[in-house]
Amino acid sequence: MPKGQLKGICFHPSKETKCVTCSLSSLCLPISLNFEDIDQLDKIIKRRQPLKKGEHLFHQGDRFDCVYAVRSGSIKNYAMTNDGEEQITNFHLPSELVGLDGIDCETYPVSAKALETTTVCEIPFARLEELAKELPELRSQVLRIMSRELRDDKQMMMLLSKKNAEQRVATFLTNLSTRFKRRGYSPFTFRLPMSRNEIGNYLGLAVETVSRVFTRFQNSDLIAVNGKEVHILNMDDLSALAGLPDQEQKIPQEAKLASEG
Amino acid sequence: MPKGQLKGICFHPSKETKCVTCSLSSLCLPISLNFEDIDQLDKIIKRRQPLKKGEHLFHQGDRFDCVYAVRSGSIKNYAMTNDGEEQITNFHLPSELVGLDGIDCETYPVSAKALETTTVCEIPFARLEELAKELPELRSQVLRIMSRELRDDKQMMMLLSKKNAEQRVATFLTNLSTRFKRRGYSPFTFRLPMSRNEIGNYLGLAVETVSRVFTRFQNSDLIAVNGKEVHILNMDDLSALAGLPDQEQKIPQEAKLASEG
DNA sequence: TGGTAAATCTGATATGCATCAAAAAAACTT
DNA sequence: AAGTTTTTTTGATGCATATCAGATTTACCA
Repeated sequence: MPKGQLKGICFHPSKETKCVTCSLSSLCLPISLNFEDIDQLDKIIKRRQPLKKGEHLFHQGDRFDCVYAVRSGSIKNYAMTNDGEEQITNFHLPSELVGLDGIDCETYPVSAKALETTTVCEIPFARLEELAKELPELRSQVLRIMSRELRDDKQMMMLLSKKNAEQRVATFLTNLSTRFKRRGYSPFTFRLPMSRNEIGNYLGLAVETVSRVFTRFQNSDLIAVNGKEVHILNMDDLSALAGLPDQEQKIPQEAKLASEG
Repeated sequence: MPKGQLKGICFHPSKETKCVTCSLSSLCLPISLNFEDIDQLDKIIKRRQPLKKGEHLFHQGDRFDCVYAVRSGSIKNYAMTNDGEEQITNFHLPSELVGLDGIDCETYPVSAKALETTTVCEIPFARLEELAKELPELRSQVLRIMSRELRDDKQMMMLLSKKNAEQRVATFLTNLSTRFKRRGYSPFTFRLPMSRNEIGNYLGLAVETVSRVFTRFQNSDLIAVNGKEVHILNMDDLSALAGLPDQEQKIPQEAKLASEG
């Protein structure tokens, strides 16, 4: 539960939702801005009514004009493949920015849909660019966030290209765990905001495969699952599975040294 | 053959390699900068000795300090997976920027290696950020370039997640074709700078599969191949294969309309 | 120029996961 | 609370592509 927020009182958004008082500011755009600068940022940010589950933040093809920071809840990005199938390209948790891949387009290249009741901060991009003129820290922060997303995408490409089903699911779970932890939630016990179907779609696996891997992980006491509730019982083994392919258990430094020749 | 460049005369780099006279400037960082601004950009850019095939621009783990624009030749990005296997995450052609995914890191997250004799422009990132302070157009150009890379990455994720071997190779070839075309080369006849092995690695396929698909494409007169030389004989069909999965041939506008409900 | 190594291609076999089918459980609806 | 739909799970089967093995071509180097 996001601390410091009074739920249900949405009529004084300016009071409830300033960046300065936001518990997420240390993970979000305002990092390393001073109070005055945060205040300026605050002025261009609009707080929107919460999205209900299934509602869209924007559709693929909509005119690009804003990026969004997730405040609570979660968002999925997805595109339609040419044969009309949905392809999920990202899940966004609180403090994460949505819509950055539309910057050099007329229109958003993917859709963004709420996985549950979700609140976001709307940041008109033109005004963000203006403000960035004045605030070097804000400028670098935007670059850093995009750079990090690039890195995450490469990781995802490696997952899709080289990892098997178990490694994919293990990676997915440990990754979520890490992100929850940074946001102040338990890294061991959390609720998946997405369906098995969506997990499979994202990981390049059939639903049935995801389900089977969940079952296998439970049988080996790696995790305990109850619907969307996940408990990680053995983080070490799960992380090992996520990182290391097939055989080869940690051959410590040798590999690194050998490759230098 | 890059026009306007005198090969072999590398002793007057300042003369040969100003952004203003560079044939790639309309695709690279200088887009939409005026002459004066380009001149300022020029001052912070260092031209390096050409890299020979196999030489590194930087290694995964090296301290991040510069981004690079490919001037001629080509670069591959790759990371080592935890079991010591190489995973290629990108190929870069002239005018493309290398190293952007290191911005928020101490160190480069991937290695960059020349696929052939390659010249690059070295752009110290700190100085680029300083200059960006003064030049709003440069600022947006960096954002646009990163945003485009984000979009390309999502496309790649979709390829790895949903497309079969033929679609992957077709996508790869048409994508290369497009990029060569934009750079003034023939979109129908070009030389692959990378090996079959590297293509397979990048596309998440075994070498043998890449080879077989090449053969099949030749048998269906989609392409003609001679070693690394590729001729695209039937661009329409190749593009169709790249874009459209399995069955369903182009159901024109209906899909778009139907999905609006 | 010949000789060796590396890359590419082709065929045979194996396998991990998708697909199909259907039951079980959970989530909505009235 | 009962009925309906949706999601999740489990099992049986098939297929695309990996893997293994070997031939062939190309590249490299003394």
